[in-house]
Amino acid sequence: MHAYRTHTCGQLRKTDVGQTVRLSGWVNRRRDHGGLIFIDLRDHYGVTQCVIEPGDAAFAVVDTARSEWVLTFTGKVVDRLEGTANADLPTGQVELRIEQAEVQSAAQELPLPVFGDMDYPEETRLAYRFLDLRRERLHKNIMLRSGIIRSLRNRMHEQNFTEFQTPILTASSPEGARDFLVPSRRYPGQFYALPQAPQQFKQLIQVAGFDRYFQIAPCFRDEDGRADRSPGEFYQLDMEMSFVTQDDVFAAIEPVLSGVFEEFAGFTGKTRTVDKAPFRRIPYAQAMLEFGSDKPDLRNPIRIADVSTVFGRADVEFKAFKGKTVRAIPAPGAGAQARSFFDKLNDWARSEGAPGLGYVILEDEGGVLTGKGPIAKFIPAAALADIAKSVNAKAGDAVFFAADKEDRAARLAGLARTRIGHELGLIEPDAFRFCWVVDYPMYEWNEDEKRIDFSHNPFSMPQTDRESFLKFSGADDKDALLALKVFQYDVVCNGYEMLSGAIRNRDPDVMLKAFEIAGYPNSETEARFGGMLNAFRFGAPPHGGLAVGLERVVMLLAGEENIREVTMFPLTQQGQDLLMSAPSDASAKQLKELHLKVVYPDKT
RNA sequence: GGGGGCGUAGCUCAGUUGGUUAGAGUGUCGGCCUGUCACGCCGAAGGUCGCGGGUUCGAGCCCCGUCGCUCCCGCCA
Repeated sequence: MHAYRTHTCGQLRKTDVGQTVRLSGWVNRRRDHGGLIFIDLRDHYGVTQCVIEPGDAAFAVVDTARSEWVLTFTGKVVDRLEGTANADLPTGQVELRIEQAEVQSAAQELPLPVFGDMDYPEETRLAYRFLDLRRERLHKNIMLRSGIIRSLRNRMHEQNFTEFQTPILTASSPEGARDFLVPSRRYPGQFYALPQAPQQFKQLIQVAGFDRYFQIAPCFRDEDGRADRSPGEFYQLDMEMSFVTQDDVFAAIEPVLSGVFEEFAGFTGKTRTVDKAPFRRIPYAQAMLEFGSDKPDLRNPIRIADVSTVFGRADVEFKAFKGKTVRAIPAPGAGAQARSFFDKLNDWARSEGAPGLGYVILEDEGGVLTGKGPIAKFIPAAALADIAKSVNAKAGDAVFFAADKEDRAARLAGLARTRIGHELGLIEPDAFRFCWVVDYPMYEWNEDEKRIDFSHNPFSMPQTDRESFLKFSGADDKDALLALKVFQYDVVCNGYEMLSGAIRNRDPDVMLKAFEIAGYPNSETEARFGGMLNAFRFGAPPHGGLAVGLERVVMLLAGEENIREVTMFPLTQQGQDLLMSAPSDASAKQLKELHLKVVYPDKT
């Protein structure tokens, strides 16, 4: 007989009755009846009830066992007594009569109970992550993550993509985040950078003629965390392909994404619907107008409309909105809400730094639409009708207003849309709604520094021909440049950015020009991205690709709202590993080898 | 870097207007219990109220500072 087990703890069934078997696992739960003891033994595969009576040889050993001890039991599989079967347990028809028991490892009193599904403080969970990972929910999430990765790989292979590894020790890459640096021992004062993404490498792979590349790629960015964004490191499904248009890239990834979502949609036990390919496409400008965000949550039925012209009219005398961009957010059925509903939203808007959130409640008075609320008296009937029409509102609804400079009004309207949608219970449940956001602007105006900046990835292809692009002059063509769009695209699911990509700019002259417009002299562009620029001078195929945020996919499918719940060993929000104690001091010897001296910040 | 929330027994939490000896559940330890599956019953031990300072006759509670975790803003195309 095997030293530790003949079966797993999730395996035994009625057909095994009569066999002598051996199981190993952790004590999930111990129930001591004095006369007999039940031990629920748990391993990766499941739980099996084991039982022993005082006269039995191994009783003394089993009697000492406590939660989370690791034990090996040998004994006979028996049918459960009439009426004592457990229908909730796959192994619940049988139990193990313990004949021999061996303690493999005892456990101290637990800082974090494994049994049960209570919430525990993040600090405890991370410091004892090995215990937290034993718990059912996290254990399942991590297995889901592995299954998703396997599925993504298979689906990419099915479409003739090939997986390649790219370097971890490399040079600073073109993404805009802060780099993690690794000091060089052999080159004093010089540093490697960990890749923010394999961006340049995957483009070089295309130039090298490998065509359809993908990788489950680790990425490193020294930026602060959020609930949906781990600090420091994360994984992407990174892909790139040659001789493709934007439509080709879309067609390649849509079945992968919808396929993997469909495959795992049942994970939470609920039936969740998944949008089929092709996904809806929304131009960036439309997204900012109707959703107030470039991450539209399509489960929310509310659509924002611009009503600036209505408030600009002479017959509308509400001075606070004059000369501003005014966005209207309909709140279907909100007329029935108590005053506190409106006050709470107004307080919330103030906490977001807005002066407030104006609103009117629409009512029907003898077939005529009238407005109620603090600012209703400033809006004559004709204007009210126009506003109601623009957001498809009717009597019984309310309409909120966000008024500010255009970008701020759009943002506030977007946040209000999300909040109102949730408060009114309008969010479609149990659905994954996908869309492409396309036609991003190439540049944006940096008001602080009074100059033109790249708005997203500087390596995307502008949506104009080479000749007209090369003719642009930064200062004189400001308006034209800010209106210029690029072949850059995101997929958004339920308000989360799932992936981001672009058709790449592979023309060295256009690239130098693009950087020049953003204020980088050619010498600097050559110095920073010379490797890739140079490659483009030796026969570069048209190419494009994208990268899917792996943790976001797992998070959505797991039904979790925090990325730590789908990460095996996450850092705290402050970027520390409480289990391994990272970061930590380097020894004097290490620093000397690396030619480094630490200068601590002044304490004031 | 900034703003909000939290920090009380091993763990999860309660703790009134600032007032006597800081409580409960769970776990641990001891006793009882032969059919439980969150087993049950009885008892015991277990506290730097995150840390430091202050106000007060008196602070878990109020004030100041600080540390940790977290959510958000900045940042992350």
